[in-house]
Amino acid sequence: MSVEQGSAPTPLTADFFPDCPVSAVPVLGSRKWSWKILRCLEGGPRRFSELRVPLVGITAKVLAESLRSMEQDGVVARTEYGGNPPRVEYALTPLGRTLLGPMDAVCAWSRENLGSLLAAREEYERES
Amino acid sequence: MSVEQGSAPTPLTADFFPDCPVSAVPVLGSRKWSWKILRCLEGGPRRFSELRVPLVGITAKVLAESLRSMEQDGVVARTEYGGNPPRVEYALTPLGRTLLGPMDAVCAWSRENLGSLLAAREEYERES
DNA sequence: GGTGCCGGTTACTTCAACGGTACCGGGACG
DNA sequence: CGTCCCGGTACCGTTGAAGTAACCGGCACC
Repeated sequence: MSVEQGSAPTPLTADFFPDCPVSAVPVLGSRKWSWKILRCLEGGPRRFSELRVPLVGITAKVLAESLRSMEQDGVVARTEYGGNPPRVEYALTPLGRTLLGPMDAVCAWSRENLGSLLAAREEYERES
Repeated sequence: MSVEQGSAPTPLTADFFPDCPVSAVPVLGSRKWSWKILRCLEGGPRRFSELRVPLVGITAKVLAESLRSMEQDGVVARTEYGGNPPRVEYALTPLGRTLLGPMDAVCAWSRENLGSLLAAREEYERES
């Protein structure tokens, strides 16, 4: 393994198996709307139709699916108050709240670097 | 922290349009392997076949696709050294390096809370 | 009796990512 | 000559998330 130019890079220390814990990240983040939903719940419980307002463009079906999957993952809690018209509230669980910090870090990065990212894409287009 | 029924939670301050900057997060993170690839490049440039070793289970096709898309986003740089057999190296760009910090935060979260997450899913199964 | 509201559901279509297998160019090496 | 190596590409099928549109139960109000 003759790496002629430059010093040898630090060796890889770990393998990344398909079910390594890091895989949970895309599982949580892959849904298009889940991070936005989390943000909407940051300030307190919200009703279904209340969530639809800031989430411009989401459909009832996708919102319901996303909430269901976040409930399944234990980051969101669904509470049904009886009555009519029906009333349902969604809130962050304690586990969900612990996700806000890490999410903030990534969101801040994306705000700061979205420009570079789009520029890189444009340049890539031009080259090809 | 209890939220009395009737008292308004803190108001939502922002709308989340389909093309809001936060949308860049899933764009980057949704690829199953991209975060792992970033980790593999952390220690220095790697060759294509070198990357396949720690990324247990990835196929050449998917690795090539992922690297191409990360190159397009400007977080990875591809360098072709001539010769034969061919030699190609992938490395993080400065932009890619800035992503390591935020990524660490999310990875740490997933390491610490993967258990809770899986437990929540199991309980959800039992309830339904 | 008709309409509206809330919180969804169902059926159908579209699309991107993933996975698997096969194959390739071209020099090096025997 | 044949074979290996590296870094891929082509083709195909599957899956899962997203989008569209229509519909629903049940009470409340007019």
